[in-house]
Amino acid sequence: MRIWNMWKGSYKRIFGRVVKEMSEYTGLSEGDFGVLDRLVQFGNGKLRQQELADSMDWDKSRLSHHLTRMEKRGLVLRKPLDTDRGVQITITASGKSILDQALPIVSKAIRKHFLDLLTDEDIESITKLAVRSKTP
Amino acid sequence: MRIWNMWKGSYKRIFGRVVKEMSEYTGLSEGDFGVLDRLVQFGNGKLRQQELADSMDWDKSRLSHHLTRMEKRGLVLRKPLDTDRGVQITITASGKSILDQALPIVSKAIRKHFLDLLTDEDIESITKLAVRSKTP
DNA sequence: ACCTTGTGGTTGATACGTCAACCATGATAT
DNA sequence: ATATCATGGTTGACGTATCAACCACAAGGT
Repeated sequence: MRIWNMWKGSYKRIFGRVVKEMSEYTGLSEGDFGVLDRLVQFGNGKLRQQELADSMDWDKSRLSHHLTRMEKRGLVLRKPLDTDRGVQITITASGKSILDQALPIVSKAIRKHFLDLLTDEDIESITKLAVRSKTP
Repeated sequence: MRIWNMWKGSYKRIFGRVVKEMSEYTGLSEGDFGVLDRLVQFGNGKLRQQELADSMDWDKSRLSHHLTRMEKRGLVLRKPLDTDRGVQITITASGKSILDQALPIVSKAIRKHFLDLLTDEDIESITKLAVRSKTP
């Protein structure tokens, strides 16, 4: 239980610092960043909603709500496909420019608040736990 | 960045499993459990709101909102102190009984989904990271 | 033709988190 | 005495997360 609380505490502190740094400088939430980043990484700017949901490991409802807010802020566009009933999500120019701004900030923040605290053994430990935790 | 994502992923999976197991069986959220547990651990059933907030590392607003919901469900009671403008939070009988139900479930879930995945070196790593992450 | 099932998505309700504004009161400074 | 500040808390607004219900359409089985 002590281990559990330490683990939770570390995560919340570190994660909070990284997210806060990003959102202060760019106005993006973690979810916003995840969506935009995947759009360009995996789809060169556009993805169908289902693919996006899968890659984020979000359910369709969560993504739908989130996209509604992002669309309202002009970060993405929704447009129905005519081939089937899917929807294509496209990053807007403004979304792309904010993402480009965010990328270096995020990677610096991760380095500063996380990677710099880790020894090689810590990284080893994290890697292995990630594998073990994948199948319950 | 890969390390970061692995770390985030492990946390979310494991944490989600533990919380889900608790909430399915007891109807308590993580916040509910934290409040009730601290009330009995640190205050023998009652704490002033400020102490509770400090021990949870929550701001007063968050706690106030949460207590409103918990009070509505009959888990805690609020009563103003006459010595100063503080408020005393007391666990109710029903809150106590739900907590007693939850405790073994939580500790079993933590063991099953978390501790059992860890080697001694992992624990060492977690412990040290917790210390290093305390002061940014 | 009709019923079920699956896919892809939206919507509403409710819980949770965060921020800023507010309020009451006591302590301190001028 | 009056202004200022600190303490302890509440409130409202808004973003985020989850759940269940819904809708439209296509494909298969009867």
